[in-house]
Amino acid sequence: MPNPRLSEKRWKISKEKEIAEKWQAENLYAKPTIKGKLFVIDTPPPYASGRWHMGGAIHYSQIDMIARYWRMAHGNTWFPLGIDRNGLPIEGRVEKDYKLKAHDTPRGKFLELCKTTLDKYENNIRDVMTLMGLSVDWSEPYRTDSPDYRTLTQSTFIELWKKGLIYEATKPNNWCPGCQTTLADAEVEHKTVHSHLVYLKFQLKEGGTIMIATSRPELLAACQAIIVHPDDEKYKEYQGKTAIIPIFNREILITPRQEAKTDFGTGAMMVCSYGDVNDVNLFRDMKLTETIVIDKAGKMNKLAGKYQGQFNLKARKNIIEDLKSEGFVEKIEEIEHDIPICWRSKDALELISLPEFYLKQMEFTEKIRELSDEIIFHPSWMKRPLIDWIDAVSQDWPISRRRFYGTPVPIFYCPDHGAWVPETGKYYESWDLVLPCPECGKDSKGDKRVLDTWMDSSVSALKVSQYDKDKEFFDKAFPVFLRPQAKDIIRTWLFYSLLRVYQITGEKAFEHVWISGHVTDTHGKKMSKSIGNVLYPETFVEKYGADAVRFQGAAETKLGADIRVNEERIRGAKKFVQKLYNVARFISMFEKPLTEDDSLLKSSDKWILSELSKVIKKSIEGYEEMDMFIPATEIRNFVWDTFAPHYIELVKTRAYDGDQGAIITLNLVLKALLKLLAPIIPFMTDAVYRELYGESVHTQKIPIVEIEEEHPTERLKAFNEKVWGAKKEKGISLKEKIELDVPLELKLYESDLIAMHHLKK
RNA sequence: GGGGCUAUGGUCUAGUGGUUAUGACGUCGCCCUUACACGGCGAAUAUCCCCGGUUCAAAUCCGGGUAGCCCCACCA
Repeated sequence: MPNPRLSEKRWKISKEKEIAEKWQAENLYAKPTIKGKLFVIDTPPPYASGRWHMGGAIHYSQIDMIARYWRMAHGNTWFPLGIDRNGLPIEGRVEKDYKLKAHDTPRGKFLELCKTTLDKYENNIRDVMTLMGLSVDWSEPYRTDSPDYRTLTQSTFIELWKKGLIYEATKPNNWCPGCQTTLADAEVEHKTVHSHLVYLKFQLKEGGTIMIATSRPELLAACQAIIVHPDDEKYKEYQGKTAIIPIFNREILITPRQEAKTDFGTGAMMVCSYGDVNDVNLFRDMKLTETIVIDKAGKMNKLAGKYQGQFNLKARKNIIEDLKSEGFVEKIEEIEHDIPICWRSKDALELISLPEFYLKQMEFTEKIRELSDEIIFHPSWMKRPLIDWIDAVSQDWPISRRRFYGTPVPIFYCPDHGAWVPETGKYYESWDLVLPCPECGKDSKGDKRVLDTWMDSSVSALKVSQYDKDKEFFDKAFPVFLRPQAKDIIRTWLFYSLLRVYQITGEKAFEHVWISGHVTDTHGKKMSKSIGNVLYPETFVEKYGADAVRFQGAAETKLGADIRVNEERIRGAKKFVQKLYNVARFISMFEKPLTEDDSLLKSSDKWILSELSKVIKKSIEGYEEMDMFIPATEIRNFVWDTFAPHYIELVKTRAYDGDQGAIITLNLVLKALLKLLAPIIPFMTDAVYRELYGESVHTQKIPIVEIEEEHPTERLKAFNEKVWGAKKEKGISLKEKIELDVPLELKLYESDLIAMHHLKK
C-alpha cells in the first residue's frame, strides 16, 4: 500500500484548536473591502449574563454555516459580532451573585459590578464561539453598553424626539414589583395559576343587593363602578342605582356597558384600578378617577385601610376571611386563569400609572406589516408569529426604565424651559450630568432613568451597516442582508428593529430573516437550571469535536424546528467526520494528478461525477434557503451510500494501477465534498484541504455543477448488492472469484465491475 | 377563544399523488475484502395518530377529530 499523504490514521479532534489559531493569524474573516453589494449579517449580540449552554453554541454555529457558505458562494460577506450588555438581566445576575439590591447600592458602584460580571461572562461566550469555530470577525466587536454604541442609541432617541415620535405620559402600565420597573407589553409573559372567583353581595343604597364575581377582592378599595350589560334583563332595574362597597362603605354607581358579559360570573362586574387591561380601558372610557391601592413593591398602601403593608396575595386572603365573617360572600369557585408575569423575574405584574417615555408605534404597525412582505423569511411560515404580534400591539412602547445598567435617557430639564434634548453624536451619562440650557444657560439636570434594553439592540442593524460611521459602507450594506435569530424574540428584537430602523431610515431593515427553533434536551424539554437538564458545549466538543457537534446541529432537524441535543447523534456525526477523513486518506495515497483532462475519464468516472453534480445542485439549493439540513444529509448520504461503497470499490484496482481517469475523478469528488461541507464542518475539511491542495478550503469558491449525464445508478448499485449477496450465500470471501455475467445495461462499466468483484466468465 | 408547528418500526427521522415507505441509533447474525472494525455485508422490527372525502391510485390532497409543543387573546 502506497503511503498516504494524510499520515495520521485518525482525524485528531485536538487539531481543531490549531486550525482556529491559523484562521486568526491569517485574518480569514475580515470585514470585506467595499466593492459591490455587501452581505452583512446582523448577528444576534449574545447577552453576557450567564454561562453559555448548548443552545447558544448550536444556534450560533448554524448562523456561522450560513455566513461561511455565503462567503464561499457570493463573497463580500461580513459576520461581525456584538455583545448585548444592557438591561435587567445583568442587574438581576449581579443582585443574585453579590446578594444586594440595586436600589440600595450607590449607583456608580453598582454599575462597576455589572461591568466586571459582564466581562466574565463575555469571555466565556468568546471562548465557546472560538471552540465552535465561528468565523466571526473579532477585530471590532461592538458592546451595547459602550459609549460608542450608547451614542447611537441616544442619537436615534434624540432624532425621534425631535420628530415628535417620543413623548412622556402618565398612564397605567405593566409594573414588575420584583424588578421595580415599567415593562413593555412585549416583555410580558403569561402563566396559568389556580385562583378563586369570589361572589360578593353589595348592598344597594336603594335597598336590596347585587352580586358580583371577582378574582381580585383585594382591589375593593380601588373599585369605582359596577357595570352590567345594557340588554341584560336580570339587571335592567339596577341600572343607575348605587351600590355600597363592602368593608370600605363607599358608594359607587351601577352603569350599563357593552363590556359586561352576561354569561360570565353573575353578569355584573366591578371596575377597579386596575385588575387588568379591561379595567384600564373602562377607566379611560368612563372617565373614572383612578385609586391606586398597590404600591411599587407590590404591597397594599394606606388607601387599603387595615390591609396596608400586606403583599397583595396576603391581603387577598385576609380580605376574603373578613368578607366571609361579615356575611358578604355568597360562594367561592376554584378557577384557573392566566396572569401576566415578568419575562425576567417571573413576578406577577401590576398595573400602575407612572410618568414614562413612550415611542409611538401604533401608527407604524401597518407599515411594518407591509415591510415584512418585502422580506424573505426562512422558513416562510415564521412570518406568522410576527404578523400575529403586529396585530396584537395595542399601545405605544414605554421605553424608559427605572433601572440603572442601561443607556441613560438623554433628556435634560431646565428650570425655566422644561425638557430639552442635546445634540446628537455624543454620549450623555445623564443621571450624573448637568448641562447648560441652550435657551438660557441655566443648569439643567439630566433624567435619572435609563432606556429599555431593546432600544439599544433594535438598532443593531444600523450599527453593523455602519450607519453612524461610514456612509460609503452603509450605502452598500443597507438594507442589511440577513437577520438571523431565535423564534422567542420575534416580538421584541425583530419587531422593534423593523420599527426603529424604519423610523430612522424609512426603509426595511433586512432582506432576509432566518429564524431558528429552540435547542432542547434529548427529550424535547427546554434546558433550564431548575430542571437540571442543562448541557454545556465544552463536554461534547472535548469528546467528539466541534465539527461533530456542528454536524448534528445541521443534520438534526429541518429549518425552524426545535433542535434536540442528542449525544448518540453527535457520536454518529463524529463517525461521519472520521469516515470522510478515511476517504480523503485513501485518495491521498495516489500522486496528485497532473491534469484534469476529462478525455481520460471512463464511464464509471463520468457516472460518479454526474451523481456528484446532482448532490452539489441540491446542496446549493438548501444552502441558498439557509436550510443546512439539506446539504448535510444529501452529502452524508452520497458519501456513505454511493461514493464510498460503490464508486471507490469500483475504481480501486484502476487507481492502484495508476490510471489517471480514476485518480483525477477521486480528487475532483473529494475537493467538491470538502468545499461543500466546509461551512458545516470547517475544521477537518480545512486541515485536509490544506494538506492535500495547499490552500484553505474557506477561501475557495463553492463548486458549480459540472457534468450531467444519465447513468443507471440504481441498477449499478443493485448489481453490486447482488454480487455481495451471492458471495455471502456461498460463504465465500469477497476477494474470491465468482462466475457472473455483467448485465447488458451495465456494459459501460464492465471492466471496472470485473476487477471489483473478481468476476469470471 | 384564536393561530402556528408537529404526529411514520423501540427511539429519532426522510418522504408534497403511483416507492418492495428513507436513513440513523439500538437489536440480531456473518465478515479484519490491501481507506476505514469509529468499518463492511445481511436480517428482524411500521394497521405511515383516528374517522370521512377527492382520485384508477393517498403517508402524501381536502374536511372533521385526537394528542404534544409553542404563540396570541381583557373572560371580571
